[in-house]
Amino acid sequence: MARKIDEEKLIRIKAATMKTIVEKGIEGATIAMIAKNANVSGGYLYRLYRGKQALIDELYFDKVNSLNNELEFLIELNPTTIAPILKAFIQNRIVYALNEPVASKFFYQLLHNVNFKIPSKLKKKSILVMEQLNAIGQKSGEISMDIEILQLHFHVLVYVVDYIHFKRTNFLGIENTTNNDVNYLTNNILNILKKDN
Amino acid sequence: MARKIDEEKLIRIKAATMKTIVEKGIEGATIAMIAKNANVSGGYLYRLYRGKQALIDELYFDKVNSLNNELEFLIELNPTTIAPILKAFIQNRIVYALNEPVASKFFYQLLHNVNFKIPSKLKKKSILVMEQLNAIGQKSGEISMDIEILQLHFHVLVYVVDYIHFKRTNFLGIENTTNNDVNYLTNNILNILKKDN
DNA sequence: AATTAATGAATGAATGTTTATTCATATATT
DNA sequence: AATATATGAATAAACATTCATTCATTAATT
Repeated sequence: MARKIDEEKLIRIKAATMKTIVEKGIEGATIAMIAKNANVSGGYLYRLYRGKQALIDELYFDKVNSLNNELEFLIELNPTTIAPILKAFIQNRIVYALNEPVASKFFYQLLHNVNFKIPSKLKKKSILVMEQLNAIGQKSGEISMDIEILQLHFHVLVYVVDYIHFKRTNFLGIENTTNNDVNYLTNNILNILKKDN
Repeated sequence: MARKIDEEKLIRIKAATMKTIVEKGIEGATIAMIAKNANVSGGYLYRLYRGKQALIDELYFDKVNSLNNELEFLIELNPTTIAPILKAFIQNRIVYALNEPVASKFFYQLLHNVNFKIPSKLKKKSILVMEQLNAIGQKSGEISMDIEILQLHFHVLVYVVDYIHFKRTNFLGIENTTNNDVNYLTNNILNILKKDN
């Protein structure tokens, strides 16, 4: 038999990919840099991934997927209102941003990059989750009848991620999100969804 | 004397740069592609700009600058409330997105790219404008006392630009912004700024 | 138990492509 | 004729990807 795969290496490669992209941007991150940061030979990356794009894709899709699953989990607790779902989800995003700054900055960058479109399977899942959320909110009266899935999706996901990112890579200097922001964001979104327009 | 510079060429280069970046991303856009789209020789770009980064930088900074000037102009009309300023600004963003889809998509991409940080001179101007807006809103009671410049800036600029972009590059297919969105966005922002938290 | 064969992990130099940038040259204008 | 515009082939650096090779581990054989 041959020697075993060093699982540590895969972990190092994933971490190095995110770190390098956060520091240099998707443009600026090269395979050589990533390999060096991972303390792994350049060629070895191609044993685990088909190429640079596939490597980054997988990390991004995994994160999108886990966000969907997280929302689905919160919904399956069968709450009668969306407020606790929103609050828990936003809380988790803020904790994630504080505990995993590299991973969350990496996700932010990809969310806004035209070269990394998520596959339709993930899109469908995401729409499904938003429809479930909408159903709860419609019943409880928290979501106005004329709110569209698009608006729900935008505010729950993009608005939250962007605000957290914007706050920490601030004009005026670094300012981290705090737990105050959980209520701030939750209330803002609930307000927006409630409004008759 | 020598022949005159063909002003048309500069215009074509600017348009081609934005078009190429919108289609291929900042990563994927090469000088060769830009030159080809502009119907100009590759080398000629270097007569007008120091390089690729400088070319993109200038287009981006010009846009940031014009947004600042636009807000300043609206403020200098001396309104007693921020509502008309916000409404006009958002209206203009939507009209711009409809009339200049390429330019507005280009701006969106750069707004979220870590490799294109705006220079501090432009930052200062932007903060100044937001402070003026805040002063009006504080006096009129439209902006809660505990709102920070950061929050104002985020919602007036990033939130609006992102929502418009998100709506048109929609999950469910292309869906353009309409004039309904002017009121929708204006009300959302006014609500967020008003809220005591 | 000692030795050898077999296998897949891991390397990193080599490869070929792509890229931004330069420059010798041609062209147009006055 | 003089001079600046404009070209696009040439250049060199950077890059992703490949591949021949080495290395570690285990199974089989004695």
